[in-house]
Amino acid sequence: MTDQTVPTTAAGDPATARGEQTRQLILETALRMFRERGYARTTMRAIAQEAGVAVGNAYYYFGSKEHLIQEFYARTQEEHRVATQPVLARESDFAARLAGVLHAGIDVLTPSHEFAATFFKTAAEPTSPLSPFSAESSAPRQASIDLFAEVLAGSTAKVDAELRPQLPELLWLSYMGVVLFWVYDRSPDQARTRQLIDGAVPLVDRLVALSRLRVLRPVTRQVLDLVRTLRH
Amino acid sequence: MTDQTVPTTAAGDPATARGEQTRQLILETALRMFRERGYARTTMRAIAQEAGVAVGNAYYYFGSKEHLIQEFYARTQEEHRVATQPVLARESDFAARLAGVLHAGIDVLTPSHEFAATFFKTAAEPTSPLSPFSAESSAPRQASIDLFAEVLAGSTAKVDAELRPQLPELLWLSYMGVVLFWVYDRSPDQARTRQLIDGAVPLVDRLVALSRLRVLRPVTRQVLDLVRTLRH
DNA sequence: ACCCCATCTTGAACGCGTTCAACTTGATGG
DNA sequence: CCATCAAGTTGAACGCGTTCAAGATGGGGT
Repeated sequence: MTDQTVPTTAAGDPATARGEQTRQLILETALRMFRERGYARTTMRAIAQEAGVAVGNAYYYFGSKEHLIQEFYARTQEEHRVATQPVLARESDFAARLAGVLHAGIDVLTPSHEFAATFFKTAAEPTSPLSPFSAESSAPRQASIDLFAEVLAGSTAKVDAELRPQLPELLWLSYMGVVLFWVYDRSPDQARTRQLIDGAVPLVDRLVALSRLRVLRPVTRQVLDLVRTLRH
Repeated sequence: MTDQTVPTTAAGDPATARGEQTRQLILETALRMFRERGYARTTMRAIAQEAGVAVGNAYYYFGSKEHLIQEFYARTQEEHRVATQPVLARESDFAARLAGVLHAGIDVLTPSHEFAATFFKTAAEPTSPLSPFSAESSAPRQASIDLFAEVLAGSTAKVDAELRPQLPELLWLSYMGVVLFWVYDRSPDQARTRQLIDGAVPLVDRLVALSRLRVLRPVTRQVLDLVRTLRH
């Protein structure tokens, strides 16, 4: 049951000191080529050649071509977190903070729009370790949810007491919705996604405020019950 | 000579009389094998062999392996429509009609749960003709939206006049959400998806009713404006 | 100095989806 | 009866992601 025999570093990847340079080289090359030519048109052979290693060597560090995307996911999340620090430090209004974080997310993703589409396709496979809901993705996902917890915590918004603990995850889900929309967004510079954010944020802001309203308490309750039921 | 009056059937594909039998044979074989062994483990070579044709012949009728899924999509939609007729004939209550249609959709999909997961992955590619939002899918999509128009039309629900024309598409979108949830649902018999439907339907029912409320008119308006803005 | 052995690296080989030039079939009309 | 030709069919070949047996590397124990 407890298999403690393997001396490799914690995460599971063979990332000891010796090969770390090679690993980074391959990863850097791959992500650059993905951004430049797109995912499908970047072959593993081409990555290996450009990085100056053998094909098999890439597979020593990354279980599959998809696993290279996993790294993209983690990096993007970290970039997103950094990018939101100014606006989170400056604003205290809930709507402004939320809009800032959502826009920052799209800002970070924009250079990889074409590539990210394929990334999303791969992530859509439920059995894939790349799914945003999978166990393997739990670290970046939790980091992302924490970001929305910070949006709420640092704001002056008055939120229904029952709703408050659930809200960060709901906001993260709506962020996933925005990203999904963005992936499909074929408008120039994905302007439509910006419209979505600017339109949806005041709406969410209003709904959150309304959640404390007498008439809507039953609805709020119903929503929260449903969320709680569905999350084991 | 003979009085056979069946020149062509479908539109778009090379489906004249002569090859139609072969086409059907390949399609039937493929869908059966997808259901039995899963999509990834069913190779084009295996489909061809089992159907007793050459690999290239399958590509004469279907542009790619993915195009075979397109057919699955269309068939499932038709099955869904048929399956909803009893409940739509019987019920006049909006919530009951909506629940009936959603459950029927999952009923139809259930035998293909494992396969449908991969199907969804493929459909998630925005550039793919298989995307539920793509032009190629517009026929089945419209048929599906029409189903939700019928849910509304045949019901006694009182709906805000501005909301009413937009509602079928919004209901279809929520159905897409249910299917997405179902694809990811790993609970036995996808029981959790059933809970989602049973929880969400009364909620939607309530929200639709509330949309006519004085306090909520601005919110309703805001939602509809957003929807209209985003749909070119 | 020697070897040990985990770590790292290699590239040929496999099965896959897909392509395509060549071939077969059968209805048409001269 | 044959020639024509679009429709239908073939299977070898291509490039891809991936695998794996074999080899290279180099720090540490003797």
